[in-house]
Amino acid sequence: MELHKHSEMCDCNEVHSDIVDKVKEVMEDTEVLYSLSDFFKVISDSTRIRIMAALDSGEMCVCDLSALLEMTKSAISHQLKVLKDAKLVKSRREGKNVFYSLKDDHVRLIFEMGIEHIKEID
Amino acid sequence: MELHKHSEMCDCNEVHSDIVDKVKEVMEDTEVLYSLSDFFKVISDSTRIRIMAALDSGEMCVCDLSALLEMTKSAISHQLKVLKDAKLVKSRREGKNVFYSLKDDHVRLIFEMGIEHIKEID
DNA sequence: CCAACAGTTGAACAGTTGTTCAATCATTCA
DNA sequence: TGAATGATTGAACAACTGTTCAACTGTTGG
Repeated sequence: MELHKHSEMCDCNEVHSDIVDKVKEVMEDTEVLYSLSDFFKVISDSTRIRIMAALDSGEMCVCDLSALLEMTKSAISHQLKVLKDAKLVKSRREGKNVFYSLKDDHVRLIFEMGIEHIKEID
Repeated sequence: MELHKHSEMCDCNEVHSDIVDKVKEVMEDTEVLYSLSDFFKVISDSTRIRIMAALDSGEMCVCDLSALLEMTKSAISHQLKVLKDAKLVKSRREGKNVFYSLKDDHVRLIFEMGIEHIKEID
């Protein structure tokens, strides 16, 4: 996943060091924020988000997703792997087909909140 | 923002066309999903997410954010512009300083859900 | 006015990411 | 067994993205 490196340079004069110190204490831990950005990165790709929206109706095999989203099986499969590594989907083989489905309802809520958000801003 | 293009190729044989057709009807509109992925893309960068986490405590100027996150004012300013374009933060000038603050509480909820999610998965 | 400081901007560069292509694995069935 | 189909994988390429750098604007105070 991402490297999360940045130079430690700062070309400023700390105008309000009292505020900075206070925020430093209260602010969510950096590592948690890195994990959070990694998580959002997974669901911020349009192909992956469309896969998840499709699987919201129920399990589907790679071939079906390929037909539905009009993309190659390879492209779909690559993204399914990303989603699986992030534990957002699970798979089940049935003969030649591999059926994928959403792993938890938690993400459904985040989706709904996201949609609600983009529909509210002007 | 993103281009959201993809070839319309599909190298499969539509194994379950009944399912595909049904999902096609029920599934969230593609344009909405594109907007959603664009929104998640904005909050999926670690710098931007740390800026938002900082502003969660209250308004801060570019210089303070620069000191807090140990990054150049330029880098911070670039990301603040992205956040402002996405209507996630607003700004207010006071003398030489420009103070930024979160624009709505909606995003706070999405954050909390995200954190809850990453803390739940194994 | 001009020096100093806060912030912004655009170009350039490096790092990352998604799709394609070709090769491969897995399973079924004739 | 071997042909056919579903799915996966790795390398390569193009597109995108974040930081840096340098130049710039805006504001204050001497």
